[in-house]
Amino acid sequence: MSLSSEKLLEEIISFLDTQYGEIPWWPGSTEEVMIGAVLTQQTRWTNVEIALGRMNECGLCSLAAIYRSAGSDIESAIRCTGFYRVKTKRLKSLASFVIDNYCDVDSMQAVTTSILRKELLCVNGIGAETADSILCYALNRRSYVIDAYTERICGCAGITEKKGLLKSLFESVLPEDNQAYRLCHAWFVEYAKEYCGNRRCGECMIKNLK
DNA sequence: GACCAGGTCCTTG
DNA sequence: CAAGGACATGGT
Repeated sequence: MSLSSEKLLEEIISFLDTQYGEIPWWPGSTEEVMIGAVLTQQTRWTNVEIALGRMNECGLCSLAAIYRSAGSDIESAIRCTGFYRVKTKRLKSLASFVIDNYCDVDSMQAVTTSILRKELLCVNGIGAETADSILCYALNRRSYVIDAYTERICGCAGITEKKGLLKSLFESVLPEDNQAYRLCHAWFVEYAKEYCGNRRCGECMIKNLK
């Protein structure tokens, strides 16, 4: 990671801060956020909210319930998020991981972020982004979430690091504060929704920095 | 009808 | 290791 990438990223973050400031992002209980992290894979958040609502109605919105439930019940509750069969398997893998290894989510707080991250990455269906979302938004850890938007916006703006290095770059530039991590990721997604539809995100961002 | 969405896994070259 | 396909529904 080059020095100029750090400077550029600092400028982008500062711009987004004044542009958006405090915005609400990913509310919900620890377990709801974990479930939502799987459901939102390649899926709009509005559809995830509907699915979470259905799971709540069916008493399925907890890891313990997912653990013991028949897969078919979960499938019908989350159908509107797409990929509902694989996502059901992934939710069950996640629930098994937590319950078999930790009994409950609170017990996970005894383990360091880097160990938890390695463990989560071994769970079927949990890749880097889902693991970091769970760490950052469900477990309040400092593990920055890099998604496709972030990579695209940074790339357009001249920060060409790939995902793994981008994560390190953000973590070296941001203050050591979980809230800052949460907000910053929220800004990037917000910005992407506003400008990336027409693939002009980089142009706009460069202009914004002048 | 085409294209994409807050990814991940598996298979190929 | 990069690239491409599968997974699937819903919105524009």
